[in-house]
Amino acid sequence: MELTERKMKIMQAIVRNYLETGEPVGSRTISKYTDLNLSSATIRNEMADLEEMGFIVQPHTSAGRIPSDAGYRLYVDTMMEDKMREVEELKEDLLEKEERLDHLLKQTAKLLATNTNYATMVSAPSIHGNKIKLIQLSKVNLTQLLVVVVMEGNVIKNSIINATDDLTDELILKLNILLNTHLNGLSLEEISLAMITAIKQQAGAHSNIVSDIIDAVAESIRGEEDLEIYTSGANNIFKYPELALNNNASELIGAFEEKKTLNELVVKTLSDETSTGIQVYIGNESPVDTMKDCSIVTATYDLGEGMKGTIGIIGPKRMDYDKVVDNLKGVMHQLDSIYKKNK
Amino acid sequence: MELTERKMKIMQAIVRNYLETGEPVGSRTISKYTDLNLSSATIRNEMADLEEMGFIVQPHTSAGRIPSDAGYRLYVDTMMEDKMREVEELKEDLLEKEERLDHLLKQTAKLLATNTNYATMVSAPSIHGNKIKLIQLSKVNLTQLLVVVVMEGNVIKNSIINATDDLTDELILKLNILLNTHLNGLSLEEISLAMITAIKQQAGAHSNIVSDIIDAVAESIRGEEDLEIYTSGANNIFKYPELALNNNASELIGAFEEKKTLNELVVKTLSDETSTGIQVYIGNESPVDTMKDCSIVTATYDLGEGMKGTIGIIGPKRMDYDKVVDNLKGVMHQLDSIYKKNK
DNA sequence: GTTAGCACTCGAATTAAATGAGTGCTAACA
DNA sequence: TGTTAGCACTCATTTAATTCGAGTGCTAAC
Repeated sequence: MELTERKMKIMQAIVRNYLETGEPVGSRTISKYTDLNLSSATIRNEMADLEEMGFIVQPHTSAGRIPSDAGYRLYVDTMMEDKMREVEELKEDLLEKEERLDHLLKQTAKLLATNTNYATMVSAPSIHGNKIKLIQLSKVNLTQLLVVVVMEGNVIKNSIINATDDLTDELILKLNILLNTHLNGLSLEEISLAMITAIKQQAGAHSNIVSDIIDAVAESIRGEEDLEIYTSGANNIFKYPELALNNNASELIGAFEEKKTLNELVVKTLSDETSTGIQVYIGNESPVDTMKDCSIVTATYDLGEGMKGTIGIIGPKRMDYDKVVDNLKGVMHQLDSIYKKNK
Repeated sequence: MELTERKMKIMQAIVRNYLETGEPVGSRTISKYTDLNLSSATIRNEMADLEEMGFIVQPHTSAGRIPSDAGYRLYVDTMMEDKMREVEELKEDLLEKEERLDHLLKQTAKLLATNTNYATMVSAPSIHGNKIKLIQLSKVNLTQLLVVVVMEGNVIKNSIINATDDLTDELILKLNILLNTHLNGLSLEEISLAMITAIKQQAGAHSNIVSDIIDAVAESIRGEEDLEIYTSGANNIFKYPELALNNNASELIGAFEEKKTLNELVVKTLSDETSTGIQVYIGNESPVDTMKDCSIVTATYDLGEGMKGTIGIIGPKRMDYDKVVDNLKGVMHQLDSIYKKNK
């Protein structure tokens, strides 16, 4: 069966209406809602067709229609409009703020949540493949050594290690120079075992502490790799009965708190990038099981220097895709410009 | 009216039973549940008395009784038993882990949540009044300076500042010495304006960057002062209908995500300490409005050196107080021993 | 002081009936 | 051939009426 122009219009009207109300939409409503000037009877015929094609379903025999997953997909792929609404506003809100990346991302999550009324998450950029800019050792006291690692993009990690030997100032100076000459400009993956042995050799009697330090460096780089994720508006899901009831609320909230699920989401998202950087997962398309009843819209941001992260918006399937996409675009744009400014 | 021994026993039985089932408890149940060997009729008379005294209430005329806030209070104050149950287990679970404080606290929250089935929060120790142990400046590049501050208790803070002047190695060395000689061993509150002026004077031409650095130090110390709070098990509240229904779930979850409310809770808790370090807030006693329908049990831990923080467990009024208090004691004990080990 | 017995209360669960939004189909119309 | 009015039918939801039973308070007897 062919998807005529008219069918498209009706379909669009159904989706739009359902997004607004959350109620199954009937033929009479559409008959008035559109400018097609068709009677409800005609609409009914068309709707029967659309149902046969799999774009809409009836929750039960004598109810109106609601979009199926395929229906939402159709809408998202071919019927959404770029309105670029909120974007200007957004700009004002966020732009001036924070040079600290973590604060900025936290703010981003919050802003998106209040703006869209959905749950949001922002993953800190993975620094996978990111290079070491500076290693700085300092003596805290006779046996404790502070190790600070600065990475490209000014991501700072630190840890404290306990030394077995006594720490002299000369030793620390020597180690500082040793480590920096060897490791600066390298990413974690580029540090080979051979390199480490070489460094140890040069450290001579202090090879012990060198391995400890390198371990600490590796650990602090890899450390937060997994679950540095900021969330906001998790309780927005209570605004949508279809998510809040059936006690999947508990699961969802759990996912948001645990962050393990979210991390999974980030990983899967980063792996299937699109040209626009924006992906839409509807219902069963969801990369994670917990969110099979939701829709997820994600955007991948790229601050350069390998610093890529994911912004995600999680809501009911009847989410306002237009608005969400607009907002994401706006935020992406801003992150871009902030980044460029800092550069 | 006098609170006889028998009334106490009956009261205890009522509370215990209600904690378990969450259903109003009737006279017949008590008649069997206790070893008092009294008929339901007698119990009924006693219950009428207890109701008159305000310790129990009837949700409606022909229902069993449930404890009032005052009833819970009576129970907590005079009828709870120290069983020291889970504590051994706990020890195994937590002890070996993490020397990093933030990880440790996060784990603590998680452990308590899974152990008790309530929502938990752990505030990072306020480092109010905590002393600077070490300030370390390092050159990141020609115009960027890394400032690392290590506080007593090995709390590490860092930030990056942009310098207006070019940074030479000598300058940094000089500033390092200058700042450390002046500021080491001081808390934020002890740094006076006079001191800052003095330092600036000695820095001569570079007084600009000195203020920037001191600002950064102050900022990084104060920075997280507010809301470094770890939570876990927020979704446990779904296990208790009295919290999950009436849509206060949304509010509660919001509080847990926002952390602002939790922070308020921490502040208020720290201010009214008890001898045991453990406080119990029942229903309306709650320091924060959002949790008027909950009970909150908090413990204040003290790692010495001014590092005090709060552990809180939030659940329904019919929470298992005994178990919660036991768990808290266990955890406190462990934090203590871990701390002593590190010292 | 304790207990058996009984009438009474009232929320919760069950059943029955009424409502109404929406459909599919048919037949008439342009 | 496409559109539409009309009508019978379906079925979730709402409302009302009933039943059920756990639990109480009170009285009278032990």
